[in-house]
Amino acid sequence: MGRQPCCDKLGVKKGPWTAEEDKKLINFILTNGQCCWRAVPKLAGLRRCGKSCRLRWTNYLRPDLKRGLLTEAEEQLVIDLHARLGNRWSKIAARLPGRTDNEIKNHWNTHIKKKLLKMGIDPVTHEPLQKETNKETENSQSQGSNNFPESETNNQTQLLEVNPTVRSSDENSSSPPDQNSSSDESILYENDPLINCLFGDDIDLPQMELPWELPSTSWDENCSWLLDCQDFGIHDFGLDCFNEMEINNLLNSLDMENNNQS
DNA sequence: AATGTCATCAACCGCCTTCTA
DNA sequence: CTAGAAGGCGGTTGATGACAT
Repeated sequence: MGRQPCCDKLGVKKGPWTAEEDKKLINFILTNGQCCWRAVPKLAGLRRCGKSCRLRWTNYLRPDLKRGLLTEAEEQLVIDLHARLGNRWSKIAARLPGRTDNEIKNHWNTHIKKKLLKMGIDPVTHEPLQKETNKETENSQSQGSNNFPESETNNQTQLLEVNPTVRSSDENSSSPPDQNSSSDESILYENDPLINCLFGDDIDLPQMELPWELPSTSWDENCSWLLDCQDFGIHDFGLDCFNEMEINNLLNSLDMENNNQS
């Protein structure tokens, strides 16, 4: 019954990835594309579980990832999206090309949360803290050394001005949205073509540039042949969007990193 | 210089949904 | 139809570095 287990837990390495492991994974993915994570560690010669490989690739090794802190615009977009979607980081990340859910989640917890609190905005409800119980407000005020700006509603207004798609609590009676309800989401967006376009799951989103993504061919349909043939080059998988010089640079930098470590 | 505290972020854990034999 | 594995996701942890005392 069912499928085979993803990996036998015995002999599976944990903890930080080494440059050598990174290199193996990159080489494998660039040669074979993303598919069948269960098979990746074995085929790539890694003593990791497939889950760990997937995470390492999506969160760190993907060539299209942006590095560094989120820009002001990205941050604002995250706030906006969080107000609508709640802690659905993967959905939020999907709207920010080059950013991962993990990265956004971390950034939210370390930077944006504090920023919003300083502004007197509840990072969970996205409403002015004054609306919460006085007790909570007092706690927050005593936490931060800063006093809140004179008008809480002004903060919300400022937010709206910066990003007009942020709805006030009046416009959106159910905020934040129920995390478990995608139908709520569609209800929320159904009357708003722009929002539909931006956030709806069932409509054709304007395709963001995801250069590392494979062409229309579905892995689900074509996964099985991978295990049989490994003679394909990068170009066979539509990955030539990042040129070979970039790949070589990436691999070289990993080499150097590795040398420095040893 | 030594020690303690805080901030950051990569990686893991465990749950949930989807898929398949 | 069902059991169970794969994949995806969000929450949490732990290692590390920066800063304060």
